[in-house]
Amino acid sequence: MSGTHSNTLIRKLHALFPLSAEEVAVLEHACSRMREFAGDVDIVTEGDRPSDCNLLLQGITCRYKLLPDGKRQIMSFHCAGDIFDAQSFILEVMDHSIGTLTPCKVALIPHRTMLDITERYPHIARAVWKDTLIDAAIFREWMTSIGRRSSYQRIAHLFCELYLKMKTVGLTEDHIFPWPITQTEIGDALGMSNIHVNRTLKELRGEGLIVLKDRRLIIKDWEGLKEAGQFDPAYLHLRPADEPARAAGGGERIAPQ
Amino acid sequence: MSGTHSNTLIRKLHALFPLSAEEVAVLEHACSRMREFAGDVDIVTEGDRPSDCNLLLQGITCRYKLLPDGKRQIMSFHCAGDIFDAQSFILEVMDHSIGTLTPCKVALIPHRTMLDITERYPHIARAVWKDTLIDAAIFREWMTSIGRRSSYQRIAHLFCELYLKMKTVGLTEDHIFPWPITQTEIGDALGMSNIHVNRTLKELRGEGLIVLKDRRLIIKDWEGLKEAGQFDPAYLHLRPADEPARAAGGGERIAPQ
DNA sequence: CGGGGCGTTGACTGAGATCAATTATGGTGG
DNA sequence: CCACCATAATTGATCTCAGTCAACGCCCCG
Repeated sequence: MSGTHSNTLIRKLHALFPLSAEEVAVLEHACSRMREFAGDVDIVTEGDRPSDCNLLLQGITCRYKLLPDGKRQIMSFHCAGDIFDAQSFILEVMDHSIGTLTPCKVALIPHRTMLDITERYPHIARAVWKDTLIDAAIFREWMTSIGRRSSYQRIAHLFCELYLKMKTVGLTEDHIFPWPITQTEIGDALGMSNIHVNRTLKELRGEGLIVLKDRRLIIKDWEGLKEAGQFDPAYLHLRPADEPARAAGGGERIAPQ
Repeated sequence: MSGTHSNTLIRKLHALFPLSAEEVAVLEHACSRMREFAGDVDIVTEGDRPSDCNLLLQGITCRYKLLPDGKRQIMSFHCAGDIFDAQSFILEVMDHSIGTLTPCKVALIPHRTMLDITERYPHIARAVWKDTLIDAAIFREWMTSIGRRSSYQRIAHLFCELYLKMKTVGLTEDHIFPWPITQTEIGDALGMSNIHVNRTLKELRGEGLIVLKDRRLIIKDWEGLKEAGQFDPAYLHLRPADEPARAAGGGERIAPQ
């Protein structure tokens, strides 16, 4: 397959770090083949040594770890455009699993291709690197949520984050977006019980901030939700809309003072 | 300054991803100058746009975020050999702060140098990238600890992790290593109150697992501590001692099957 | 000798986990 | 179209871990 399916990725990377036409073309030909998965199955499992990176084209996945006592921690959610295991071509052994929450389509990029591309196109390397660094920034923010925010704040914060993530790749409409994530999964992501998630959602509904219905989340009061979750999008490192894109293919990148 | 002080870094990177003599030489000349800090001050502050990366030569630092309501989340601890803000040359704006816990010495690597090096030496880029990916893996593990492990497990887990981190750069002796971290700081790292940290430490002491005295941690029962913390070092991605180092400077890297 | 930071301990309180049902919801086959 | 089943959501009652408040001891340092 060639690049028709990687547009979401291009769009996202481009938003992070503008690439030249040649660089975009390289990326579009990087995907060797496509795979489909049912909902609720593993794409990659802890301990695996994958030979490809996965680019999510459709559906929602989560990154998680299972503890010896059966508890689960979900560490991130992913949507179209995410290379959710970019790290696998550098770290070799997976220290966690990736599972689907809905039926999913992914494109495969062989590790060998990743190696070639990142050696020959430092800008692409830096764009993908940047993407993994933003993932890390999101991990840190989640850590902060779980460690120091109340349940109410945590859930509000998660809603804000996923709204912006989905908006970036065009999956939102007004303030409405798909929400296939169950309450138990929210709990496993935020370190709380499914029961408590349920009660907290009721509160958020009661405050008129959100409506969660038919697997879709409606944000009724964006400002209110942001405040409820102490949400500051800085950690997502989205390029502010008013910042001019760096000349594509240019050789330098200077932080604006 | 030239490379005499960057040996710890070289040692660490080398352990992650063997480099050629030329590559090592490049790294040794990357540091432009050195700075010293007192204990309990910020090296980098949230919102900054640093122009250099910091390589920690001596002392202990932490990565943290302050919340609007005054709560603090510590997201990592760092010791000699850590480039604790490698991300800053790609992400530009700091989304968190770095503070010293003890007096510290750091070497500065200008972002411009980082850009040059990572463009011209893809192996170095990959080594530093790998380092940032391991940081991310540690974030994920902390998230798991905070979200799903009991206080007792969390503290045991933290002790195990820092022991191995320090051991890698030669800061341990038998099972003893410096512990300048206060109970309040442990609490801010693990999402618990200083009082509860105190009580949990008492428990760990009572079980004969550790002794914390004179700012030094003594692990009395390594196997017991690992078990108490459900500690599995896989997420640190340390190269197993028996795995032969890749030929330095070689052009490929193939995951052993 | 006095004060500030850190550690320790006790008593009280509360957010959120656990246990136990009950009620949607959606997909399946008859 | 409906009975059936599994999954998810909801609600109530109870319990517990850990946070908060308050006090005190220790030690270092000026």
